[in-house]
Amino acid sequence: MTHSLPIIKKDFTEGLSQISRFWGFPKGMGAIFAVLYLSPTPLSLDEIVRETGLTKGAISTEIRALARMGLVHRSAKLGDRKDYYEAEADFYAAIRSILKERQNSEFDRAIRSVKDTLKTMEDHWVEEEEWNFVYERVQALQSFFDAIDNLTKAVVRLESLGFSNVTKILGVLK
Amino acid sequence: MTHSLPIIKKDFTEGLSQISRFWGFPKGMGAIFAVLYLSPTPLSLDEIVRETGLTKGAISTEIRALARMGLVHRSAKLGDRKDYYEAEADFYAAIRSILKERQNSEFDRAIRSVKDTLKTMEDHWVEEEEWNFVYERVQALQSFFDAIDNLTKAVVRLESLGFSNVTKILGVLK
DNA sequence: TACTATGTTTAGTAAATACTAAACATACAT
DNA sequence: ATGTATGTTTAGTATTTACTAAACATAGTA
Repeated sequence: MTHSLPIIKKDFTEGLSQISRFWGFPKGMGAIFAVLYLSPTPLSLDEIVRETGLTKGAISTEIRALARMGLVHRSAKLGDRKDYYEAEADFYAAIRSILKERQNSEFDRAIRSVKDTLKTMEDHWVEEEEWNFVYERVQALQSFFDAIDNLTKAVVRLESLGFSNVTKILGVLK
Repeated sequence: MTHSLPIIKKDFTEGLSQISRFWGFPKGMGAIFAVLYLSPTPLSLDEIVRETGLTKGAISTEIRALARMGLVHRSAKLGDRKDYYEAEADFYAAIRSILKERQNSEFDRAIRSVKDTLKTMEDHWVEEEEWNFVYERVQALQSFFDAIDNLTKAVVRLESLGFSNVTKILGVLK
């Protein structure tokens, strides 16, 4: 019975773990999402422990990260004080949510540092060949980041980054 | 003299190192790129050693990765058997190149595993409620990946993902 | 109140990754 | 050929990151 549901789930979970690692997230995070994603009903922490083999502690922290990104949602059952978790099944919504999350992150701080470099140079200008060169390069990087930033903001602003929008983009890029 | 060129370069380099780490690349990689990006002339391995403080070995391997992504280019000076390296200054070109690179990567293998799961289920179909549910979810993920894949392919196909294209996309997403 | 079921934090360990130092390979120069 | 300048590979180390086990906190229940 190499094609029973449990085995299929396990394979799928391993696949998502790898994808997770590829994007620089812990593989456990991918596994947790996979388990929730394939579950018809929300799962409790202990159920996730059982399915993934990770410990409560690890899951507790990973799941908070997932929730911050909008990839899973907490829910409660009446008369049950366990927390339950379910996966966000709309990936377009998830992407928007991840992008939104990143706005306030480490990344933005680093990007700001590029902008600061630019400002510093302008405030203490030296008329010299290499100075000029460096300035132009930093500026080019900065406007690239701006373009990216505008793109992500546009995506975040959309009510739904649905199929139709993706199609539109594909059309424009033709 | 807190605003001399060497200091500005150092700050910028540190900023790019962090950005590099944020995207899941070694911070040394960001540093190497930064140093090349701010240099008016191509640099030799030893010059990069001097500027970054990393060892030859590390730089040798990181720079190969950067070259594979199209973020730096090797060049040679006539009558000099050193290799010289310079940064790709067109980030749009770099993005395309990175995306192209990723096509053949670990990522694609993982994505393919999702497609395989789907195939397996179709080939050994079981008419049952949960089976159906799982199938639909896997399928949804798969078509999401497909959309992403089409987007990246479209971007890679463009001769130049220039300013105008980004503007176009922004227009469509309005 | 103490007891139980739950989630979180913490301190330590294991595993993965980035990096160093040094041996090695290659090609050119003499 | 031998020596020298270069880039690469390798084996080991350090750093970072993911994870575990267990203590802790909290809220509900008897």
